[in-house]
Amino acid sequence: MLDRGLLRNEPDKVREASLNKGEPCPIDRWLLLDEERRNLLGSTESLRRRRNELSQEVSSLKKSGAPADSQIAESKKVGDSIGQIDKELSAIDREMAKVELRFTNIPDPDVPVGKDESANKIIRTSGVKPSFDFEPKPHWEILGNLFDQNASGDIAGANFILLRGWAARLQRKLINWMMNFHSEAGMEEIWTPFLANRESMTTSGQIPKLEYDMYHIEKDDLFLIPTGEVPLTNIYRNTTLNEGDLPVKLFGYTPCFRREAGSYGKDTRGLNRVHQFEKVEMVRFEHPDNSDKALEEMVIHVEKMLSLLELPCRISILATGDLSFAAAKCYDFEVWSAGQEKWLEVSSISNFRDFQSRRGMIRYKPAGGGKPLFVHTLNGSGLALPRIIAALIENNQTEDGKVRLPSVLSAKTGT
RNA sequence: GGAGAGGUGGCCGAGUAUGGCUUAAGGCGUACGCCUGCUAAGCGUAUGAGAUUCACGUCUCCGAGGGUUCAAAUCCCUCCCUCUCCGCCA
Repeated sequence: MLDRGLLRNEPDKVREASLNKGEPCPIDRWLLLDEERRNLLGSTESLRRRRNELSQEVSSLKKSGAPADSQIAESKKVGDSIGQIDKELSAIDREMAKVELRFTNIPDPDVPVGKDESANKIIRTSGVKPSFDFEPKPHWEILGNLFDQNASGDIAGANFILLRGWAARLQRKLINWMMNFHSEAGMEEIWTPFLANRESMTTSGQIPKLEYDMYHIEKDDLFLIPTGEVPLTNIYRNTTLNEGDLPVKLFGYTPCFRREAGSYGKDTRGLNRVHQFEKVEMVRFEHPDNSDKALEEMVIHVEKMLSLLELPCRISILATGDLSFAAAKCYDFEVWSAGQEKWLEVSSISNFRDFQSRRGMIRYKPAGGGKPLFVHTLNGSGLALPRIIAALIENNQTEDGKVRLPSVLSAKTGT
């Protein structure tokens, strides 16, 4: 959600942001509603004031036994007018709230402008792509039966993962390693619900835009979380923190559920694109002055993880057209996958500034006193499992179909 | 799923039977001041949020939403959440 002052005073900035991100921009409608609303508010407030005065008069007249008929009659008339105006006002309020959820966040000034991912800028590439004296295989061939698509298909359907034996254990080991890594960096470990309600989804920004990309349990109006960002961010919904509490750094493991409707076809082989995947997610609540620095810190942190996993990686800053609805700035991490010979996205790290906190009323009380202010929220994957597994397996394969894992995983050779 | 008890400002908590004298008492906490060898105590003052306005101010908010009334924290309806017990179940 954007600040009403911004919408009111700098509509061109909002238009430009929407244009660059390729999002609709109902600013003209909003401006109209806003003006109408303020007019009606003025009328209803002075009427209410009058009614309050009359109530006082009625009260004291009755106590002294005097008649209050004329006051009561006027108050009734005033009340009717209030009722009428309030009806209009609440219709406007409802529409404004709906319209406001449709404004995308404003990209940071240093975000490259461009209509899609082709305008993303690679910041740096690290690690060395492995070379082979044989033809490297894609992970689904190396894994063979350990990646049992017949079983997952029977259990749930296409594009679900079922791992067996060594592969299943590798996933568990990786989750463990990632969580220990964050823990040692001083973040608080969180275990969350994997379903979330409509308010939570609205706060983190999945609703309204992505509502139909999520699994929805109609009976209870609950959604399967598409990312751990949702429960972690909503921990402090409708909460006022103290300035001294900031920054709050959290992480948690969650499965992530995505319908991926309409995405069948390219890039869906193997572990690349699935309906349920595992992820360890980091979320930070930051003082507004510190969120830029925090974003860079998170980038370094994730880069460290990938280098320990010995995975060649490429970091890009996303162009406006590729930036998600709620984000102001985002870095993507891709790892090299030798068998498929392509880069796979394994982490995005974003600064949302006050976009989410405004939706969810996540604030902090300034130490020097004064009104509560909105925190900045950031989040980043650390990391998404299936593609990490794919890259690990492909990059470390041997000619006889085995896998030699990097030392941090201290694993025996597989398959 | 059934029965019961609750939800009031940062926290605790009064007010709900009998609607108006509560534009929510009191306490704790917090901040500042006084006092004081120091600290504590004591005394004093201040201290919720949102909307709107250039401002003074005004309006709104007692879980959420509706209703009754001249007037609702208080009466009525619907829903949500928490706690206790029962049932079912990993």
